[in-house]
Amino acid sequence: MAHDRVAGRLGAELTRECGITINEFDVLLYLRTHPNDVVRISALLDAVPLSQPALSRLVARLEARGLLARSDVQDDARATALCLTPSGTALTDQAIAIHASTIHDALTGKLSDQEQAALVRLLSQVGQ
Amino acid sequence: MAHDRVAGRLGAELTRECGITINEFDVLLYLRTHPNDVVRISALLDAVPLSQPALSRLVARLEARGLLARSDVQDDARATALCLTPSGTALTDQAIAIHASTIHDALTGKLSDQEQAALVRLLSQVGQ
DNA sequence: AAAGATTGAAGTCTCAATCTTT
DNA sequence: AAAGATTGAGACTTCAATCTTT
Repeated sequence: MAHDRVAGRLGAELTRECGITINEFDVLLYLRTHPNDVVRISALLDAVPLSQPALSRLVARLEARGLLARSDVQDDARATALCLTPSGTALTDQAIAIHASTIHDALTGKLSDQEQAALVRLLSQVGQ
Repeated sequence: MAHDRVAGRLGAELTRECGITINEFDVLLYLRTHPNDVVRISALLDAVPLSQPALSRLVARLEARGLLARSDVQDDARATALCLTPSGTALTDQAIAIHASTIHDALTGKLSDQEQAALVRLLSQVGQ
């Protein structure tokens, strides 16, 4: 396949195993790791590489599938708060496991443990 | 911006400066670096992370913009050969320069020369 | 007027089906 | 039947415009 860019492979694996795209995963992961925050769509803009309209529609799709729920925000009638439903939490945990093992499979056999650590360190430096 | 994943930034820069997407750049780059080959759409499948239908349409768009030309392949009436036009070559060279400087800007100041070399080596190992 | 979010129009992608040539 | 390529239908994205609330 030509889709063997790393990001492409991660996305394909998630779609096949969990029925979600990489962007949907990013949103679910953000909610999973901020369970006690009031999460607005605008907060997701900093965590997911999408435009506001795309995020709005993505959230609507996840809500329609019963993976997340919306509620009103105290003191600001413009905004909406998002949180995972129980089935959304379960699916996210499953996706996290798949994601981790896909990354592991992609690196194991190609890089030693030391090389993997070095790669992670360099990439996180670039990402700052 | 949330679009600061490296790939996203490269694509945004190319679109802004040259009016081409990252996938279009991949196709142009392939043709630029294989000037004497008979390049079919199916050959591009190994170089660009797209499906055959998407490549077919991408090639049609580039042809409509006058950046590449099609011709018949000797001894096989099913296939089409692709090559850059002069203006396609010029645009590609410009895009290559922009692409290189974008990558350079993204890395300079975050990694030393030695670290950059190490990163390239590790990534190319993963990509095999 | 600005912030938060949604809707409309246009573009590109994938999958499945189709067409032509081998 | 397989190889090379295109067409049709549906999905998701972007930009621009819009709506509501502050």
